Amino acid sequence: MKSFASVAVVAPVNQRYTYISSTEITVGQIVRVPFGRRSILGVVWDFVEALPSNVSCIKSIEEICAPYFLQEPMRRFIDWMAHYTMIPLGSLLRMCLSVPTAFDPPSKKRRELVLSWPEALSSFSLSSAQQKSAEALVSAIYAKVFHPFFLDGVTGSGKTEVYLHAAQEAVNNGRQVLVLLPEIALTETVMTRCQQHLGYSPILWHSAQTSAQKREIWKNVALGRAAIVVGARSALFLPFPRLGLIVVDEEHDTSYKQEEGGFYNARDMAIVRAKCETVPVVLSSATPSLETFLNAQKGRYTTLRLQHRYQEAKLPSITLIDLRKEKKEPLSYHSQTCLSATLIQRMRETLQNKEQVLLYVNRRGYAPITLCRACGEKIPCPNCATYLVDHKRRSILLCHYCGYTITRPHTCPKCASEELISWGIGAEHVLEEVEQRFPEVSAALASSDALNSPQKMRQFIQDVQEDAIQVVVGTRILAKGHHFPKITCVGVVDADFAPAAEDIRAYEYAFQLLQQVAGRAGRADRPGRVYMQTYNPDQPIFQVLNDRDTFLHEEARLRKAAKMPPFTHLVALILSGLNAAMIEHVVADFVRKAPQDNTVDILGPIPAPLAYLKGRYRWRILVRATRHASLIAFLEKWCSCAPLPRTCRLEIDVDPMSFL
DNA sequence: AGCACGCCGACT
DNA sequence: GTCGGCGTGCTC
Repeated sequence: MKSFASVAVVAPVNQRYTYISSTEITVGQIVRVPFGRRSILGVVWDFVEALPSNVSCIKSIEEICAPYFLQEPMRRFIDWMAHYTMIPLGSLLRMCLSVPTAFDPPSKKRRELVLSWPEALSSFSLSSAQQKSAEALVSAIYAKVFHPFFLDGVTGSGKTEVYLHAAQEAVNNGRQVLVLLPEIALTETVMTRCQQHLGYSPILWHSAQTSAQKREIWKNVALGRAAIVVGARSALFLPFPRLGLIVVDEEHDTSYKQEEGGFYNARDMAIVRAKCETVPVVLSSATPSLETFLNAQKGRYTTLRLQHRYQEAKLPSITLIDLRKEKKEPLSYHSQTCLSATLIQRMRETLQNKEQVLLYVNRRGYAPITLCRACGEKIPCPNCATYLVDHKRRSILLCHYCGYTITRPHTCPKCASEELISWGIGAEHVLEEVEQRFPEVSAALASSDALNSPQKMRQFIQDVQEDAIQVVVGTRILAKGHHFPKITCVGVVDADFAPAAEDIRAYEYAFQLLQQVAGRAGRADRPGRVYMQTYNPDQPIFQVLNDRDTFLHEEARLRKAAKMPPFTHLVALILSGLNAAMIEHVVADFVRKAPQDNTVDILGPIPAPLAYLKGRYRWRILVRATRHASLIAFLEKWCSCAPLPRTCRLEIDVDPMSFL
């Protein structure tokens, strides 16, 4: 009996297409197939005995891209993820085969990378707590079982060494290791330590690499020649044939949530992948997400605890500076300042001791708003319902949502007055104040726009370590991972960024951030001090900054009472269109056609907090249920019984984290 | 995604 | 008259 190949194709469709093959092929084979008028990549998913009834013509597989396969665990993972996230199968497949040139015939001009599997990786010594944790991982690696671990330890307690030790065992046992990091900026540290401890340079995978680099790495991964891959979330879609361990470092980090071209959380999907591959997975964090914390509490994840800071370093002390009592120190008549007298004094003492200072600021740029004092105009983004952010050093105003840029004006675009002022405080402003108050020290900015390449990051880290920089003014990018042993004084310029009421995780994020920033101070033998400037020192969050578990238990209680995740499941629907009136009407009609189901709540529709973004008018609907599966079934039914016009875009955000 | 088809507005 | 805008539909 003749059988047909059921092929998943790289096109945004949620179905497979049936082809015939003239030569012998196997399931999992990567192939090129005719699709409409063109030729695209696909993967043989299955063989079927009969053609689907509605298929009139059948085409033949054009080419087999030997020797590349997506193995069965990977295909199961993709199927599962497509269903869970409601991302079309073909869109997911595109993420897995994002290296189209890898399947072209090799050309002589193209340089090929052929990695060889490392000889036995060198071992290194661990503390007894590290040893115990590493052994638990190693035995799960040898047992080849799915086993989630929560690696719990403060910054500097040596979590990286624990998972590198496990990675070493996996590699020596012939198995590949995937280490996921929330952003490229962190790869530097992990690379260095892997080199230092194991004498091995892991393979890097991230969006900043060239397509030629990616192509060569992809092939080496697929052929089982790459041993340890360190990468950003997209590395989750690499076709490892012999995976032995997955690590998700800084698991709480919101950068794991992909929110463009399909919504998914790489941390959650890493757990699913580990399950499909039947390998252990390690979630590492000092400030776990509530989800991970509760999973560990319930025993679904095994907790590996590293109690003490490596080399007996002490945890920093945290002092609140009450800005109601202590006004910020005026610098000159009429200028907005950021630093209180106490913080300035502590900075001075630290610098006199030849130690370093970190000032944490929550905002990039110089000022979030440019205001005209003559007419009251705040310069807006023409494409989004936001204001342009003043980036004084680059002489531009920039929209942080769509990238819209204008040169920094000297007169008001509305009334032409010259009375423009920068309103509010960003990192550049704090840097400027530091430079004025401490002209004798070298201060530097560490923000995602200032350190936008691994080279700049490396240079910056080196400058701080060699004392070429004494004061660092940093944004979020600095709140994680880096070792700066001489930073002993950390100032949080504005610790009042917590209560954004519309975000259910606002407190969790604020807590994590304050903890992570505090974790920068006082490593090695130097005690650290953290100063947080606040107008609300009575905020409960400040009372539990030294007691993470109490904070998380309280947060869990509040979430449960509010019927919010992780006690329920949410899906956000974002409907957008170019025409405001049209989209409002379409949304109303769509909600009216929602199927009846009393296990599901529909919250909204409401105009999105960013009601106008990148030229589109946006509405939000939240759908909530106690079971994820019933939510997906409900949504599939809804979308099929209430078709939307193509001019209206529907984005489905399963397990939303941002509510904008 | 791409690519074609089809139906309306403003041009050589 | 037709060139080209984009809304719609389809790809085994």
